[in-house]
Amino acid sequence: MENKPESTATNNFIKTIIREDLKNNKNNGRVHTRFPPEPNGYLHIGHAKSICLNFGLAQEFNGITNLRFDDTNPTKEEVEYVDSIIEDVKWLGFDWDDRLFYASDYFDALYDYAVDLIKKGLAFVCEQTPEEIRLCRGTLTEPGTPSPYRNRSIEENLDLFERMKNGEFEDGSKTLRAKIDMSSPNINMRDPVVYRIKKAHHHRTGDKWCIYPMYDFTHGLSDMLEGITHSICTLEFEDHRPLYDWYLDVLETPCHPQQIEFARLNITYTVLSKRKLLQLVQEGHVSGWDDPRMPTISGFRRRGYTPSAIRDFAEKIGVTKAESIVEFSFLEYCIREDLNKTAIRRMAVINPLKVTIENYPEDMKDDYLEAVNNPEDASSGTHQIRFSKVIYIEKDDFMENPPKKYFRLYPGSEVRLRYAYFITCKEVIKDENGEVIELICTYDPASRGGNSPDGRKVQGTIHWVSAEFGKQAEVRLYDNLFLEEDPNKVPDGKTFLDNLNPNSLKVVTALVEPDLIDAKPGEHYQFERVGYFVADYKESRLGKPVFNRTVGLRDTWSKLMKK
RNA sequence: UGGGACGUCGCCAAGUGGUAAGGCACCGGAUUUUGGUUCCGGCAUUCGUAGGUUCGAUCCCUACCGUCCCAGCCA
Repeated sequence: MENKPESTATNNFIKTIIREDLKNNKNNGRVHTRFPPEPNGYLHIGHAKSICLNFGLAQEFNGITNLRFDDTNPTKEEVEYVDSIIEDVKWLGFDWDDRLFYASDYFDALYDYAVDLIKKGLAFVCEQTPEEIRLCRGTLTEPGTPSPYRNRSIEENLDLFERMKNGEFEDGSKTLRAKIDMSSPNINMRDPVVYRIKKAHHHRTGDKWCIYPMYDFTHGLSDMLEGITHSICTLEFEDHRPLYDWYLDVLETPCHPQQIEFARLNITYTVLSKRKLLQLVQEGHVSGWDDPRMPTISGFRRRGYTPSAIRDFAEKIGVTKAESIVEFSFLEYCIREDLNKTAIRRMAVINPLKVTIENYPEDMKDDYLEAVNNPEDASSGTHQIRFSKVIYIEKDDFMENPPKKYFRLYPGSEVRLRYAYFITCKEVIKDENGEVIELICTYDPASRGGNSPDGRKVQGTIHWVSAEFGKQAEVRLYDNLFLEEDPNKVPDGKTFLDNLNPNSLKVVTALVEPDLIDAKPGEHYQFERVGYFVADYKESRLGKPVFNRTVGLRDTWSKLMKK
């Protein structure tokens, strides 16, 4: 057995359980997990935590993981979601080999198990209406009352259940219910529904079935059928574990997977409920499930997050049973850490201010300067940037009346243009509204490349793009979708939608280095001193790029200014 | 007020009877042609509260407080 260094292998309570199981040779030393999404929406970052957990655990303990769609409710599930889920899990970097399953694969087996339940006298066909069932279930403090159909004969139940399957009854008119304990303090044990009638078209089984099994019945048996050893789910299923166990126990199945619950992920400034995400999509508050502001895996992908950053995040936040809210900035830290090492650097001016260098020769040609592609990665090489008499700099990099410690350009100050020359601000030109529209500067030809032979120092280095050779590109500046740390915390009469950030997307035309015009969709860049950007997978085209801001660079200066 | 769970630094999180890891954030300082990166240093006498057991408790016991989940023919 390998000893992983403590630094990379963090511990958690599930690993402790698995190690103990392995020590006792439980399951003959096998570790077999599964990721069981319901295809009723796109996967989000909370699912990513679960995916990394399930696949990661198997990897660490020499096991395997199945991908299984929990598709027992045909009225909510669609193939579009199946396809997106497969794509997203793959993109995250996980592989299930040939073990792609669907709970619907087991409908025949499940039906047989239900018949067994009836034969054992442990299930009955109930004819109560949904309302009657609810009324008879009791409350949190009062026991329920048994269904009047509870004591039908096994023969009658068998007959009725078969006729349910054959489509003889209307939706909602009958159910198959387990016969457990109507006075259990655990409401899940009060004769739960096992099968319901739904004359609905299923995305895989078509019209073969008009009865569909419920989650509790399906899940444990599916786990068992696949030989799952550790069935990991979220905390809200803790109350269901007795029922999970009950089905497997009374049906005397050949194996009995262990359900283990962990706390689901919460992140500040975002919602992670499929219902709410669906609402954002359907009501058009975002452009779709993969809108770069969405906390979906496909949204993060378009935003420019990488699989490794998301996996790293999942590892770093850990796994516990304590509910917690992770700061969104923690995720940002993870993507910056990744992109810092890998992203190619380029200069781009997001908010341009014209600068004319008055002493730069009109007829200067081919003034190529060398710039490194990534200071963190020598193997990425260098590229050439062409200088010109008129350039653009960032508006933020000039102030007419600067505060103390402002290192950038102001009247009379000298700064370095990255990889180019020292320039000094000589004159400020304003429009009729007093807005600064142009700067007249001089440059020091001796400082070519960014250093002056006389050893003169400048405090600031700013980025620039040539007016003559730079290109225009659409840049989408994204910000949090919600203004509140907890978007769900709202006054009476308001909803989480009232916390939507009206400025979560700002589209600008930026000036970028010429080679960026042919950025390939999905390519990551650091726009120096600005942030990390990705050429949009969906809408960026060669020759007409669209860049999405993944995350800004850490900005100590603006933080200082806010104080 | 039935049942199930959880409470360790601003945020995440190890530790589970021998006297509080780590990461993020934050605060200093160094390096820097990105006010980026990197580096170095600081950052819980205290583990929801109160009792008890013990030579010794975050870890065991009791009570209390707080938070979350459960009354879908959803998952």
